[in-house]
Amino acid sequence: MAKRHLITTALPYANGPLHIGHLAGVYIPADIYCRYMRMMGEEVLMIGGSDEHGVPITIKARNEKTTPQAVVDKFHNIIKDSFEELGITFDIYSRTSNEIHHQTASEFFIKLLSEGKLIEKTTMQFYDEEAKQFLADRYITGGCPHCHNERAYGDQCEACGTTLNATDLINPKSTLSGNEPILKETKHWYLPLDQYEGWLKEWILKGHQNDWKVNVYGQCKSWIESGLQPRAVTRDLDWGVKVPVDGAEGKVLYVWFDAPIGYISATKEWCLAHNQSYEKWWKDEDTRLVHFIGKDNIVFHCIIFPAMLKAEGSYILPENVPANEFLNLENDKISTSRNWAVWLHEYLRDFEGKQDVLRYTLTSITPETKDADFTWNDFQSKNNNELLAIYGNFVNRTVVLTHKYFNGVVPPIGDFTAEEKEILIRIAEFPTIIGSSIEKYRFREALGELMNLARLGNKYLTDTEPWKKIKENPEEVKKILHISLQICASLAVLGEPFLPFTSEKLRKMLNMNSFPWNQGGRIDLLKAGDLILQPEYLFEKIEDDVIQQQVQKLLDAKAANMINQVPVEPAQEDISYDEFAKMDLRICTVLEAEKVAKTKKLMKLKVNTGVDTRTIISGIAENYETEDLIGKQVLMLINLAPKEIKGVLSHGMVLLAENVDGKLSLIHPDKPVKPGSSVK
RNA sequence: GGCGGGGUAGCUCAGUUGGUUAGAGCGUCGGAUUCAUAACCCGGAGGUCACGAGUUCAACUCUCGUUCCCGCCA
Repeated sequence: MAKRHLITTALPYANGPLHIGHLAGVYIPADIYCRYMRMMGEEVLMIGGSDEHGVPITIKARNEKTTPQAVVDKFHNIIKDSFEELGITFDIYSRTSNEIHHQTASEFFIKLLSEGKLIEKTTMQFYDEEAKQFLADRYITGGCPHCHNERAYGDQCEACGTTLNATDLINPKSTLSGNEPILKETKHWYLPLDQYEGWLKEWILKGHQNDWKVNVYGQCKSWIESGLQPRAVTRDLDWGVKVPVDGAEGKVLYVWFDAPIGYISATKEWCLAHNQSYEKWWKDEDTRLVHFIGKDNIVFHCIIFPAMLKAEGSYILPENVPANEFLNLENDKISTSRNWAVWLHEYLRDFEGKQDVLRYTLTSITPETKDADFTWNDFQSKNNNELLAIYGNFVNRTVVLTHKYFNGVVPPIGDFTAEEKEILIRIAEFPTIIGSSIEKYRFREALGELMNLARLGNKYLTDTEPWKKIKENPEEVKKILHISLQICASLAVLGEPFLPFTSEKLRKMLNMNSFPWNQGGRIDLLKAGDLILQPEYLFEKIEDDVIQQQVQKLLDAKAANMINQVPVEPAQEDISYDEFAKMDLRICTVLEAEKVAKTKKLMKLKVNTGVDTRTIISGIAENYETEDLIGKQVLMLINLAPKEIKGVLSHGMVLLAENVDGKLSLIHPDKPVKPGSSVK
């Protein structure tokens, strides 16, 4: 094995909080891997951080009338705190808006530039003359040339899904000023990826054919073989790492260029705090670099970033990039903008102290080879039928029996029978079995093996039946519980990477120390005569109503989305002021209200219009109760011709806003006015 | 549209270089048991391995076509 392991995790984009998809694909696997490596006594550095540059953050800031820095500050903190609470053991969780990152990225760029590793190109880009800036594709809207949707973006039409060039749009408009942008020359620097083709073929296609995952290898192969193009490393934007060159005002490093350098800057930051040299981690062949990422990031981490590192010349390259597929939620793609997600910070609030339940569930469905699906029912059943029923129950029955028969003292061990020796041998194999799965990045399998250890324990207890033997053969019961307790101790050791909170609880209950990985599976983790604490449940049952609440939350999100998607009715033809003035709009006070018998919708109201008191019929009974109405000021059209409805002469009409879901809302003046006040 | 990955029991997933009755966990059904949060333990049922064709003595596994899902790129 290498001397040390540098483990990086994809930098979450700081335009939203973390959700279970991020966790299942990247952070939980990486955390298991790093915790395991540390327990193996390896030197490990786990790197994380927020990716805070790029156009979407500037758009979000603009939409929310705040600054990009405020946006990233908010999400960086949410993300960082929720990672910590979930027990993701980053050695450092940094951010790309840090000074040290700007400096590192600038130096990287300058080195490439000064060594002639970048090429300059001048192209035509859209420019907003009023806002005095070049426009990112997302800042341009116009007609889609394919489906003629009027509101396509410069990079994509969301109506038909086609990817576009901003120059394809019909009647392009800047979203900044609303004006038509002009085409203007701009100069940028490019990384000539085509020059690295031969090297990439050698390094990946020949060198990593057998040790990289098929999805990763296949993706790289298709990229390399289809021919690589120079790629712009800078762009016109005012948010990001400034291009450190004279005459490059208003230009920053492209976010894909600066973000992976974030791994390096974060390492530097950690090294400064720990008095180490970062070269040891990034420039020494004895370091293994592994990138944990999702499948959308494969080419960046396997081709582009390595090409950058190669161009720079002094860095090591990733040994492996175990990219995972994606996680769906209740059969639907997770989406930040559609609010279709289980947000980590909300989970931690709704399920306090249940970090390991989420860690367990997500590990058991890690999307290693294909997209996986998270459902709340599954979550409940994994907690109730696996964690609790198998793991928790085994520990509980062992600890309960130890207290019942031996007052909580670890009983002495006697001579082993042949069967017992066999069991002990099997237990001793678990560190290797689980460990080799982890080393192969097969986390589901590894977790399954951990549960097999608990299953073995349950079976052992059931087979040996200490509760029957306690009367006639207490000596044997001592031995049985001794072995069962040692299995519990092994569970605490070997469960640590997966279920760190549970392991800690269990260690306390068993009154035991932490042990390195390879000591798990030993039969002397607890000493005869040691006292263990009272049994405590490691997991508690999750009831249906709790799950139902979470499901309802998602259904609500879906309903809210539907409403947002319904298009607003187009505007009607213009009318003259005279036509408008014919409508006598007034604020009136409701004096009395009663439901009209034999109807669902109708309500009979007596209102003070200022000019008179009159009766009207209104179709609001499904939305308002009589007591909601009495005494309220409402907007009315009082010169609508009278009409008889259900035998009542209704003169006038209460005006209501109708939501797309059909719900009606009364319109009130925002401060009280005299009844009969006109509305113009 | 091009490329990559994937479509295997009700659910979540394994299936190594093609080889006898296609596996696991959960669920379900039956049994046994009571130390345990009705949990544990034993056993059964359940799959034309997306669809169609081909290569082969033999295909979930190889080839071609179709279809659906995801990603990357245009």
